[in-house]
Amino acid sequence: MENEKRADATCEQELTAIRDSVEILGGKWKLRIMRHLNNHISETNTFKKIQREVDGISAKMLSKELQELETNLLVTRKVLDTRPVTVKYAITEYGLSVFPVTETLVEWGLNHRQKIK
Amino acid sequence: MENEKRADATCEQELTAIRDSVEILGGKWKLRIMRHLNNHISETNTFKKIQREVDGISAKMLSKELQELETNLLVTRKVLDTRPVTVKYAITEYGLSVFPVTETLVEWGLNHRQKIK
DNA sequence: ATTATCAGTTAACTAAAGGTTACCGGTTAC
DNA sequence: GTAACCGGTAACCTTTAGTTAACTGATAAT
Repeated sequence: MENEKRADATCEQELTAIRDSVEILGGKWKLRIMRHLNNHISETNTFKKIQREVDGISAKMLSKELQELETNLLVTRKVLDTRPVTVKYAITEYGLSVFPVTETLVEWGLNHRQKIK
Repeated sequence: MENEKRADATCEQELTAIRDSVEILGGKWKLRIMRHLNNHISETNTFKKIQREVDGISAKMLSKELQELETNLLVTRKVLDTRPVTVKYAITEYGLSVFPVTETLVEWGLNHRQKIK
């Protein structure tokens, strides 16, 4: 009975945590952007460069998604002193913490393809 | 150069895997339902019982989500010989494989709350 | 002057996810 | 026969996510 109460309480917290995670990392573009930044971590990733290389994303979506990633401390935005002005985006140390998460999603997804077909 | 090609290839597969996972487990209700079935795994979880206990879900959504979980082999559906007819839903052995995934989402989400506030 | 580049923004739209209400067929209790 | 319970379904509506296309302001090259 006590166990059940605690289980229900943590269950709620857990559902909230899952909702948070999906809200912050979900959608069509967020993880694509994060993975791209990570794969090109040694380069200077400007807005236009990211837009060219992340397949099919529009300026509007890229702008919006980068802003959200920034407010969640997953990427940094730095205006460079170039002409014309360029802006450099980079994954943060903390941003690297999403990759263990995506790794399990990748593994489950790959395994599920096998299972279903 | 060859490394880069392989990295890009697996990157695509990985993005597909992530898309699959999010498609199958994502949305407002799927993981809530899975966790509920798992938390009440020793009980007979009928449609109405689940609807009463999964907070706020409508018959339409519950029906739709359970169908999708069933086609993905994550839950089973069994019509019981009662009057009126009841239908019992249960998580499958394979369905248990989602919990390592949700676990990382939970942990990341909980940690992120700490980080942000 | 015109054109081009960069980093966006704005507005108008379409598509997808989810919610609401009413209802169906079958069965049983009153 | 009528009301209630179960497991849904159908039609309609709202909200959210994502797309498209045109535009801005600053700078620089032709």
